[in-house]
This record gives sequence, structure tokens and C-alpha cells, in this order.
Amino acid sequence: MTNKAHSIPLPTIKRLPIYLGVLNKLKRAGRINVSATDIAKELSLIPIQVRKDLALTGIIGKPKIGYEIDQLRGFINKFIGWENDTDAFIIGAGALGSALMGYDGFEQQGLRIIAAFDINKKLHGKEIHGKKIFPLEKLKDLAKRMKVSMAVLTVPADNAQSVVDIIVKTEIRGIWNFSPVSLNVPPGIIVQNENLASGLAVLSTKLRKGNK
Amino acid sequence: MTNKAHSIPLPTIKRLPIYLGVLNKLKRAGRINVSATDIAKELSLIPIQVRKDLALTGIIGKPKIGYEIDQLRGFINKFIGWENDTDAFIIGAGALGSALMGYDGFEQQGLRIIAAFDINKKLHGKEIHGKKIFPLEKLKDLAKRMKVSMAVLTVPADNAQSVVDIIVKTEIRGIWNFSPVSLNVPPGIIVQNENLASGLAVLSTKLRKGNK
DNA sequence: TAGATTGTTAATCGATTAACAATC
DNA sequence: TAGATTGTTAATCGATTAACAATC
Repeated sequence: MTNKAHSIPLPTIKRLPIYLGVLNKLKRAGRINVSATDIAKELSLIPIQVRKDLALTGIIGKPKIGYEIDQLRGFINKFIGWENDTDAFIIGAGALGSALMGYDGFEQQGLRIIAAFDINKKLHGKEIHGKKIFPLEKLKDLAKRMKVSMAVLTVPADNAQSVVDIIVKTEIRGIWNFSPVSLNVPPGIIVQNENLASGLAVLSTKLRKGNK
Repeated sequence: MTNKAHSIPLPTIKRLPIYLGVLNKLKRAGRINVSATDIAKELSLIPIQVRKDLALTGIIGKPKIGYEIDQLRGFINKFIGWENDTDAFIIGAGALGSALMGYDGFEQQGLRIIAAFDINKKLHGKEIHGKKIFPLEKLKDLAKRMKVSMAVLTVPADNAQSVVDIIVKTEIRGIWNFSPVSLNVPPGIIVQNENLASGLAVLSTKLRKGNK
């Protein structure tokens, strides 16, 4: 069996969790099966694109019937590594960090926020949305003890790199970076940049185009 | 002069605000000029890609010297429509909405949050991060009076569509959708979906690949 | 059966990357 | 001057879309 991991299109990976949302909605509505056409219609995409994306997860559908919703959810979840809950720490309990601690969307997607870390002494020991805030010095120890390998970085841009330098010395291997700066990490650490400004730029550009 | 608006690559639009961040950083460091090579190095991209992106904004650089930072910022800002501050309302003052109200990253990008709206009566009249919360019924009137044409949607998935149905009856023309559902809007209204789960899926997939 | 939908192979499209002459 | 960097034209790469036989 050849490993095609390197050939998965990034756009497909980004769409799969969106399909998952549709599947959950249909399941709640009592549906058992779903066709690529159904999903496409719901998302204003074209059926062939959905079919191609789903095929990559390895699922096999039935002509005329489509896919079995539960099975499809399983295939997608497995494909993007969401089979079990992934535990993560929030680093930086400011405005954005606090929000993400209370964002129930993550739980639904299998991301479990275990705790938060911050340099601000006033926050230590406090809880936000039921999650405790620890000093940054405890990160290494707790990451190891709790087997947490993912960090959600929500510190101000100025502190981001120095905090990352601490993170990379722990068991943490994946950093989901919400700070609008690019980070320097050693090989083996994976960074996913989440730049909210990009989405805003797309919207602004479309709006301006529509205005003319 | 031909209008090439339809041929701007979306990936370019997403990268431009990231370049802007680099430019601001360099400017603070006292730099006057910058080359595509400088920007590329900072972001782990290749120079030709940066050069191509910048060329689309219409700026002209000087061989050997590069681009004048201030001028380049102007071109990028103009290109993505961030010349003047854009006013926006937050719709849904829950966890995510509150966070975005306090997120200083937006101000830096020219997005000014004017106020928030929520159906929860307990929140009406209160302030979060200095922004007042109004009942949803006031949206139409205030959007018109304050000439606000952009809404940041941060309501729970279940309420999203019904809230959108209200939004589209106002002066608001652009919706930045943080709810993980796809929205139905009449022609002329522009929706930009911001799906945090997509970024998480990319990170999970990369992590899993690194693990094997 | 007839029609909808699948999986697969091929064609198209658009973005990225390469090559290179021009030039401060 | 020599070298770095630009703008432009061409080549490559990868994702999307189309076409179609197979089939529940």
C-alpha cells in the first residue's frame, strides 16, 4: 500500500471538516444516507468536487444511494486525525485566548482544551470557562505529565517568538498560531498559522468589487 | 485601463495582509526600503512569489533597492480596500464575539468594531471591552444611521440563519461568518466564511504525518 | 427498467516557479 | 563596475472540472 500522505490537496483537508458539519446537521435531521449532490447543494459547491474529496478519505459509496452518514463521518474523522479527542493547551489567556477556551465549536471538532498558561501572575490559579490558568514555567512539566502535544498560541505578537522558544523545549509538537507573526521553530515542530486578517482582506476585496 | 479585478488570485489577497505585518515590523525597526527577498525570508516563502504578489498591487520597485516601505504599505492597503477604517458590528456577544470585540489586531488592520448586538436581554446596555451591546431589533436603524456595512457574525450555529435573515434586511452588505454553518443570502450580500476547524484539520493532518 | 449517482480517466484552468534581460 | 533585485515572459505543477462507463 502506497502512502499518498504527501499528495493530499490542502484545500481538500480544509473542506473536510466543513462537510462534517453538514453531516452532523443531516444526522440530527434523521437522515441515514447522503449523496455528494446533497452536500454540494448545502454548501454551494459542485458535486464532483465533493465526490473527489470524499474519495480521498477512502470511503466507498453506492451508486444511486450515496454514502452512509455514520460511516462517512468515521472516514473523515479518521482521515484528518480526529478519531479521538486531541488535547491542547492555550498559551496566552488574553482576549482571544479566553474566547477560545469558551468556544464550544472546538469540543465538537474533537479538540479538548485542557488548561491555559500565561505570564501574567494575576491570572495564575484562576479559571476561565472552567479551565485553569497556570504560569508558563509549569508548561514543560504539565505537557509531559498530561501527554499534551498541541498548543494554541494566543499571545501578543511581540511576545510570540519568546514564548515559542519555551514551547519547543517541551513535549509539544504542534502549534496553532493565532499571533499575527511568523514563528521560528526547529525541525519537527509543526506550525499552523491562523491569520484572521487574511479572511478580512478577502471580504474587503469582494465588497469593494461589488461596490464599483 | 482594463479592470483585472476578477483575475486577482485569492491566495495573493490572503498573503498581502501578512506582508503588511512584516512591513510594519520593519518600519518600527527603522527600515526605509525592503526587497521581496527580505519579506520572503521573514515568512519562509520564495522571493518570486512575493514579487509577483506585490506587482499585482501596482507598485513599481527599483532594481537592487527594492520597494519603499511606506509607499508599499499604501499600495497594499489601497489594493485590499483598507485605506480608511472600515466600521463593523459584532452580531452575537457570546464567547467568541466578546473576544473579537477586545481583539486589538483588528484595529491595526483598519477594522473598527463600533458596537455589538445580541438577542440576550441581560446583555443589552452593557459594555464589553468598551463596546455597547444593543438588542438585535436596533440593528437596522443603527446600521443606517452609522453607515455600517459590515457585520461579524459570531452567533451559535443554530441561530445563524435566522439572524442572517434579519441582517440582510439592513444596510449591511458584507458578513464575516464565524459560525460553522453555511448561510443563505440574497444576491448582493457578500459572505466570507471563517471556519476555524479548517485550520485545525490542517494542523492535525500534518501532525499525524509527522508521527508515522 | 430508468434514472441518479458512483469511481475513474482525461481536459482544463489557475497558481506557482523558473529563466532572464534590464537596471539602480 | 559588479552584484542584487526588479519586471516580464514562459514552463511547470497541482487542483478543479468534465466526460462517461458501471451499477444499485
